[in-house]
Amino acid sequence: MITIKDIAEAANVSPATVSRVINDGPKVGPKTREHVKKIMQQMGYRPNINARALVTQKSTSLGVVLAELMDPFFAAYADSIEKIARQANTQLLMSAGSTSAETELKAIETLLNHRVKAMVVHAKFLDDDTLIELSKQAPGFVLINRYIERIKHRCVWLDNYAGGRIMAEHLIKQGHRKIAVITSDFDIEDPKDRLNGMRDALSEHGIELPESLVVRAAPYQDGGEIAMRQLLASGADFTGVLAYCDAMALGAMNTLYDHDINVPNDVSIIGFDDVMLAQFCRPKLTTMHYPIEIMATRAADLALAYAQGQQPITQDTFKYLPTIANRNSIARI
Amino acid sequence: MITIKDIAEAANVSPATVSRVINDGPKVGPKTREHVKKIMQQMGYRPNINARALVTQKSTSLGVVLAELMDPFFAAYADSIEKIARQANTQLLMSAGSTSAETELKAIETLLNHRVKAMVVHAKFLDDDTLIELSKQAPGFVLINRYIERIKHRCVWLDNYAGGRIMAEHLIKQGHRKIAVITSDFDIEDPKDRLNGMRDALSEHGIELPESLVVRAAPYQDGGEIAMRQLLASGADFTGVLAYCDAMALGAMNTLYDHDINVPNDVSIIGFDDVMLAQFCRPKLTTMHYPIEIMATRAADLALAYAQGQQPITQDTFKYLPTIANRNSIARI
DNA sequence: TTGTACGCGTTATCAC
DNA sequence: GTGATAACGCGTACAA
Repeated sequence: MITIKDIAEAANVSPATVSRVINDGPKVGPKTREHVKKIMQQMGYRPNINARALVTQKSTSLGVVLAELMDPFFAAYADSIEKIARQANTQLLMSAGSTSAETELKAIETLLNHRVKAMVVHAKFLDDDTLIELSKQAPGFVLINRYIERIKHRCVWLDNYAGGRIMAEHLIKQGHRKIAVITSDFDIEDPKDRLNGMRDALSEHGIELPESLVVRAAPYQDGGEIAMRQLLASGADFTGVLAYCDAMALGAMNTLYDHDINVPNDVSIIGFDDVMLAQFCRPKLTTMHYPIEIMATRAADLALAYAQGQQPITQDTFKYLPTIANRNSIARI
Repeated sequence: MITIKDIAEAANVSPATVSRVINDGPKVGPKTREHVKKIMQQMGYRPNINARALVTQKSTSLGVVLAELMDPFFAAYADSIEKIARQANTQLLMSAGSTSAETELKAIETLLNHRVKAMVVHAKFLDDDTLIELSKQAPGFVLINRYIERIKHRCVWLDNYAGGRIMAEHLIKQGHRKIAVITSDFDIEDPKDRLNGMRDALSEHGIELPESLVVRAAPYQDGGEIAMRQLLASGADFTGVLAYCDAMALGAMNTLYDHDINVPNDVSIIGFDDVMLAQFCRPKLTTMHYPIEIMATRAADLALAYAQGQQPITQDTFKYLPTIANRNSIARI
């Protein structure tokens, strides 16, 4: 690989001058500038970003931590961040596969070792204290989909409790009173918060939610299938289903279809996330729209701003609310 | 940020010794080793990967170039590469947004500037010569979904011509003889190759494909909708449709649905790619399964191997064939 | 306007 | 076993 020194020799100038040319430095004669540029062109010079990062103590990469690139939710998340990164002329350094506290930690640490100043982190398993500690090590450390009071200026999050309330109220408003819940069995806060929101909304309308009507499974399509099978097998009586996420809702719909139970006429169902599939399945899935693109964009902007020395924004809280995407999986009764 | 020097001072040893400890170097006393380790722990030392890369002339990142993270096809591609990267303990350095020769070039150059030794590149707009030139600058440069004879040991690709043949033959075998084609209007090779394959298969069965039955549009869902609308408006007579990709097929199906034309009873349609949606739309889409996961995995493995000095593999060609995913969008007539 | 010299954090080659 | 010390490629004060 050809370096600044090689250029300097070939151009009969000092490395310093070459460096100035590269960085459009202030004081360098027009003809030397042209000359050096030509030589760089000829020799195919490429700046070494690592060396540059080392001396400038800056990074041109934006770190991203996420669980699974295939998941359409994370795809939307990553895509939004990438768009911001591109605008800011920074590269994406991705650490995927954060599916446990251990792997999450490793993902973040790798990014830190790369000395990225800005990073957007999706971490669900690490505890608050660890994350707070980690957040101190990069000025532009921003958490997405998580709220920690002590570093709230670094948290872009969705109000899951409110989301749970909203979806439950929506179903109730359509006349449903026999309502089952299909939720995630992951030991993280999101399902708990949403479930609490659902519970509160139901109870405010005088509707009970016995444990027999709450089924837990993995938050994927097959989990939804299993959960619905379990629900049907239990002989439970319900006309509406609140699903933890679209994937589970879709799985549940499959099972219902297999049992010749019509959606929405026999059973109504509402999902959460609003992934692309929700618009393509039949019937189209009514679901909670998760504004992940907006949130991810905000998070990336924030990370970049903080990395550049922007003061912590505390007056404002980066809380978002899901909204109802009204489609065809709920019937009025 | 705390450095190897700080540790050395605090531990009363030389930086060299600390370095040995970090890298599990050979000659260092057991108690010094423990001592240094403890201090590193205490002070929260983090190796600076940039500095390390600079001196070792190695990179711990795997470069990835792709067009669009949201696209489920690329999501599958990126996901597969990420899995390999994780196994190999390397980070993903992503350059998305390659939608023109210019942006493709920029994406690759950025990766090169980062001195990544291994990279998997999806580039459709850059010309052969440029890519060949670029490929020389990274030992582990691998192209995916593209075949260039002169660097075929770096090409993991799909035989689009054969794919076009196979899908056309499949439709013919189901009794169709009035066949329309909805293809992409992008000026890249894939649509041309597939169309050639279709044409040849059709002509071998004595079926003509007049230009009036070939409609071009953007290879997305709305492009498919537009194309089908155009086809219907033209009054063309056809019972089967060969679509360039699933997205277009889905769009076409939407238009057909709007016109009360039943799929597959009135019109049969076959897609290409086998994205996740193909299994969820109604009717489920019969399509060409693109083994992108396998191919991406192969490409990433190859990139890593070449980067580590593996000799070019030339006896073998990394050509893959799509297979038919038989579902419900084709009727026998 | 240009050149010299140092330092960024690390590894590696020598000596000791 | 351990410690100086020279790179790696680059930016930048400071001199000239």
